[in-house]
Order: sequence, then structure tokens, then C-alpha cells
Amino acid sequence: MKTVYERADIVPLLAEIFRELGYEGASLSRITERTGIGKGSLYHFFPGGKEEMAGAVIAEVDAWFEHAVYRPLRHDDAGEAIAAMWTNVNDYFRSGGRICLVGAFALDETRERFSAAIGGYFIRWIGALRSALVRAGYPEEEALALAEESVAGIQGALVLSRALNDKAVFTRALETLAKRLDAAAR
Amino acid sequence: MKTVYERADIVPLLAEIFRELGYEGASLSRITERTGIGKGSLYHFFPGGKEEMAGAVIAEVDAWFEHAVYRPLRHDDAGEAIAAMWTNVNDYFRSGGRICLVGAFALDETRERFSAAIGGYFIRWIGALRSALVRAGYPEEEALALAEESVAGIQGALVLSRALNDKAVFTRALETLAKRLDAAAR
DNA sequence: CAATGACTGTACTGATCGGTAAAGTAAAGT
DNA sequence: ACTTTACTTTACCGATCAGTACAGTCATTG
Repeated sequence: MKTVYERADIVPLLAEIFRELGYEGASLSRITERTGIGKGSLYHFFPGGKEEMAGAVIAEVDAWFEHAVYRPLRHDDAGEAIAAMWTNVNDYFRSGGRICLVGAFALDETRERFSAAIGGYFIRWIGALRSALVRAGYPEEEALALAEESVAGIQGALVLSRALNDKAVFTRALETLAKRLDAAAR
Repeated sequence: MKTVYERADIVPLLAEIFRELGYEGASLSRITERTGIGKGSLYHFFPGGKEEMAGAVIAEVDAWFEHAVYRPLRHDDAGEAIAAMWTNVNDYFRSGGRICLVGAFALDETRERFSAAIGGYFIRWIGALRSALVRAGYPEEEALALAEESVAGIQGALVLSRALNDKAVFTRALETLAKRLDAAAR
């Protein structure tokens, strides 16, 4: 028997593994064990090895956010896009049950390998949210500060809810952050 | 020539290494390489190996916060203790140049090994801050929400400032969080 | 049906992993 | 001076690491 994969099918599996184990913790044998995909196949799709795999995962995460969050924030109705951001973020991170791969990579030496991609992810998130807040009527400076605070707040909520093993911490934090943007808008 | 160490001298060195490389990334050979301490010595002080080393590091971090932050928050003048927390936290994390080891461990599977210690660290931080806020005049519920938000905000600021490689993000975030506690107190 | 090219499975490499064993060294206790 | 204790150094172990090589297997194409 022989199961045939496509690169696009593999990346989400890799994403889940890197998320749970981190870059160093995700060894090739654990990857093959949990995906059922042999080393031969992995190196066929990712000749650059583990680093290329992690790079592909970051790129896919980035693409998802770009499509589902950043672009709406930049171009759609500001209020709707911001509201959609909160629900999309809550769903994406499974109410705190899933962590942010990019944020996790930023914390250890893995950052050195992917600093451009990691930086870009957050820069664009903050920039897109800032843009929406400006369109919603905030002054430039306040919009930037609030955007930065919101993105940091999400990352912190992920750390805290995982540390306390309590999803409620995450959803509660998102609600507080969302209300702050609404409240300040009036 | 023979250099003799004490356990208490080694733990801070280990702390810096685990912080930078993460639990999985901190291999024994990299530890001996960076500290100059041989495996024999390490296993003499930490018979439980890497896991005991990381446990000792967490315990020391925890003890520092307990002494420098949590205890003042619980027993000293509320306003002063909160103000001291912000400056101590800013110094401890070197204005964002240093990450929170406990927070980093919470994000990957390392959490499984140390879940009790990790959970306790944050529970006590939030509890102590909550206590100070109550003494400062906040109603119980609001105090808890603000404490949780502050601790999460610090963790998020560390992630973000490291991702953007920009210490200003961290200090700015701390100022915003500090002002929120002050503002709500009036 | 033959040949091609995309993909998989297996077997392997040298390096490094966490951990162990024991000889060696220095200082303190007697 | 001799022993004990504390610590370091060196050498080693089996397991696992990332990565490579290549024969085998299939669907597609001519």
C-alpha cells in the first residue's frame, strides 16, 4: 500500500506539531510518527529539511491571517472588520487551546532563523488594525497605540491561558480587549 | 587547575541559557560549552539531570518574584507596591531584552513537565496584584480582571517586543498598563 | 505497453543527544 | 599523616538526531 500526499496537505499537519512541540522539540522522527509520512516524502517536499518545513508553516499561518484578518482590516468596513477579527482570532486559537506559532517562535533562539517572517507577521497585523482604527475615527497616534496593545494583549492571553490551563482566561481577555476598542471609539 | 562551584552560582547561568534556547534547545553540551562546567559537575549538583536543572531555575525565578514583587503586593502599601512592580518588572526583563522563562515554558510541551510550578507562578502573581488593587480601593471583581489583564499584558509585551526586536514596545506597553491601573483608581 | 517522472519506504550515515561510571584532585576533619 | 568528603575530569554508553541514498511503486504520458 502507498499513500500519496501533496505539499498542501502536509503543511497543516506540520503546523500542529511545531505548535505543540516547538521548533527544537519537533524532531523528524516525531513528525513521521505523528503524521505517518516517511522521511523520504518529507525531504521530497521540503529539500531544505526541518527549517524549510517550519518556514512553510509560518508562511501558511501568515497567509491565513493576511486573508482572514489583515486584508479585511485594511479594506473593508472598519467596524465589521474589527468585530470579525475578534471572532476569527478566537476561533483560530481555539479559545486559547491553541497557541500562536509565530509568537512561540519569537521567544527562543528560533527567532534568529525566522526573524524577518516573525517581525513581518506582527508588523502587518498591527499596521492593518491601526488602519481600521483610523478609519473608525481614532487619531493616528492613539490608533497605533491601541493596535499594538491589542495584538500584545492577544499574545499575552495565549501565554496566560495556557499557563493556567484555562480557556476562560483567553475568551475573557478577548472580550476586554474588544470592549476597549469599542469604548474608546465613542 | 580546578574551578569549584556551588549550586547557587550555577542556577543563574542555567537560567540565562534556558531563557535563550528553551528547554529542548538547551542541550547539555551547549550548557557545558557556555558555562564551562562539565557534565560531571552538573550531574553532581542536579542528579535528576536536565529536568532538575530547569526545575531549579523555575524555582529561583519564582523565589525572586515572590520576594521582590508578590510579597510587597500582598503586605506593603498598595500604591507603592504596584509602582515598585512596574519598575522591578521593567528591570528584571531588561526592558524587553530578556524574556519570561515561565511564560516561554508555558507555550510548548515543556509545560507538561512543570505545569504545577508554571500555573502557581501566574496564579500567585495575579492573586498578589489583585490583593493590592483591592486594598487600593477597587471592587473585588474589577481588581481580579485588572490583575489578570496586567499580567497577560506583560507577557504579551515580551512576545511582541522580542518579535519586533524593539525594546521600546515593551516599555511603552508597561507605561500603558501602569496608567490603566492608576486611571481606574480615581 | 514501454518509458517517464513523481512520490514513498527502508536502510543507512556521522554527529549529537541525555545520562553514567569511575578515576583524579583538592581541601577539611581527625 | 591519613582518611573522608566534595567536587571535577575524562571517557564512555545506547538512543536519537538531522540528513542522505536509492531501490521500489505507482499514475500519467506517448
